[in-house]
Amino acid sequence: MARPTSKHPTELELEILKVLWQQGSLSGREVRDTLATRSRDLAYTSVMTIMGIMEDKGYLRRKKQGNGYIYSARIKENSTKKKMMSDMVKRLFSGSAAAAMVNLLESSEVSTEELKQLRKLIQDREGDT
Amino acid sequence: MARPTSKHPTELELEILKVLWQQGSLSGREVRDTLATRSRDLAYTSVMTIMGIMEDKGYLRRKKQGNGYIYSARIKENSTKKKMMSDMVKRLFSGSAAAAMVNLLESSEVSTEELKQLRKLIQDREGDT
DNA sequence: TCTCTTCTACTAATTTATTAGTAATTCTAA
DNA sequence: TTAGAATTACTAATAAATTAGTAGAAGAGA
Repeated sequence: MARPTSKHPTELELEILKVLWQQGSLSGREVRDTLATRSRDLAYTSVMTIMGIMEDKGYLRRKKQGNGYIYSARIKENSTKKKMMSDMVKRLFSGSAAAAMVNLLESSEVSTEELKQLRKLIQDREGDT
Repeated sequence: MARPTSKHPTELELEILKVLWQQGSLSGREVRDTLATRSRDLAYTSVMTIMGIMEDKGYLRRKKQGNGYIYSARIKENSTKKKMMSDMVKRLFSGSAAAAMVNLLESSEVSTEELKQLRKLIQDREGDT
């Protein structure tokens, strides 16, 4: 047992998922071409190799269409991101989401407008309980 | 160029860093024993292999002490965590820290007390600019 | 001093992640 | 219908990450 497979989508897997989350169902060729434009210019077969692995992992689903297949995400964008964030928070901040948020605030790439919205969100949540 | 080395400390590397951030300088044996208690029961040589790699990567420093060496972190806890968070935010939320914070809030593992502190923090920050 | 322990340095093995080529199959257009 | 294009399945290769064993050096105690 040398290396367990990653608990979450890997770097490239995430790139592919992002394409499919945005575009819905695409052929392998279309995924490759989209990736080529926005992030990585890989050979068609490289992308297909990863997509095959992703299907095995349950990240993707494929349906026969015409000659080939079309692919779509099998895992949800929001829940995937939540799981990834939650894992990060656990690993970096012993599970304290508040500590993570403080870290994000310190990095200060948050606009005044966003700060206002966040404050509102937090106030609503405070009122909740 | 099959796999580039990770931009950030890997899973196990982070575990080791966390030990050293907390305890300061430790021998390899002490690191191994601490890890064994809190997360992973690895062979001494396994831990040392990783620590050797970490030294190469510039994550650790070692000083001769008596027979062996003592190790300490060469990278700072806070800046490491910030880099890791920032990368995650870039990959998951196109760089929007606010979006990441909304995600964390939705996962709702934040206590009322923490919410209050966060609101304060945000208000201070709003006043800043 | 000689053995025993401990540590380091080196080697090894395995699996994932990443990248891509080749063969075979299946459409499509001339 | 037959050559060419595209698609899939399979094979391959490499580096990183993870786990650990062995040999050798060095110090500690009997």
